[in-house]
Amino acid sequence: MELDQRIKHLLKHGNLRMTTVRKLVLKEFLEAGSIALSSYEIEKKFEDLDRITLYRTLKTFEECGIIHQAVDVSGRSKYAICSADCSNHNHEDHHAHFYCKKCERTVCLDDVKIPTLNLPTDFQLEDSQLVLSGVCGACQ
Amino acid sequence: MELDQRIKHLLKHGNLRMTTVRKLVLKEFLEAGSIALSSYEIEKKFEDLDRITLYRTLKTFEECGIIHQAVDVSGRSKYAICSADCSNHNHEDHHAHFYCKKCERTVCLDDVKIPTLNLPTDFQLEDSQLVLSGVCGACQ
DNA sequence: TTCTAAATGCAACATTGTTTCGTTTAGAGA
DNA sequence: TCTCTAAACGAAACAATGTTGCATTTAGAA
Repeated sequence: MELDQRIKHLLKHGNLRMTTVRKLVLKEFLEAGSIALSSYEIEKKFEDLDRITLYRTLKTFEECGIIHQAVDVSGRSKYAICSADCSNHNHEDHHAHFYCKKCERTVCLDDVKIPTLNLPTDFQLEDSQLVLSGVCGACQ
Repeated sequence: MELDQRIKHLLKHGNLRMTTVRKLVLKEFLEAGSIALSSYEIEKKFEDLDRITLYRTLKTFEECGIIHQAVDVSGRSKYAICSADCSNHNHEDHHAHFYCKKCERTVCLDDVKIPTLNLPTDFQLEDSQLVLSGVCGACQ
């Protein structure tokens, strides 16, 4: 599907209005693919993009199952486009993320699923995040 | 071993001076055991403990292998006392952490080791962090 | 006891994110 | 196509978390 079509489809599916900012931001995520983006990275790409609006856009996208958050070792949060299985308030992308200490990029390892582990019985598990870090292929 | 003895031993082992702040903070971690503490939690426990000094103390302890950082889903970082195997700049506690969404506590799951996973060959793995979240036993 | 490098405490700053509120705009309905 | 309203936006102010620079204090070696 063409980019503009995918953008339209995703926003419609999430019951979101087609605003300039949303189209702009969503395009970035679609183009980034499995690379997770921080708010700052998106912000500096578009000079006249309001910081606050951007934060709200990210939050909205996350709630609609369009993007998912990847906990970053550095503390700042990054986001990447979801797989098709995600929907409103129901993220299905239980894959690991890799953080490269050199280029500071976070990528989704879509094929590395988080294994199920035996927890002590009194813990009720809801989510799990696995962050691997080291040096990525491009930086070696 | 008694608490004061352990504090002395740990600081000596890390080549750190026995200062008031360090003894105070280390005592907190030893008493907390597998429960990870945030900077804020420690800060509010001691009214006249300087925020900046505390941050520096935490950093120093981490570098010396006395405490380790547990990436928190909420973004703020928490720390917990290391197992005996850790040493300067060489943390050996590759266990998962559990974050309770109700009480907002993070605990070390010392028995839940992070499994080794097959990464694409061009990734050079150095660290891994596994954060499980849900509701802990005490909150159910 | 003296002395110095290490540790502390304060001020100022940086980053990341939220809240409030007035203004603009998407898009549903006439 | 035009009107209208709820949704989205933009600006200011604030909050949480953490860092840097620098002058002062202190642990502990000599």
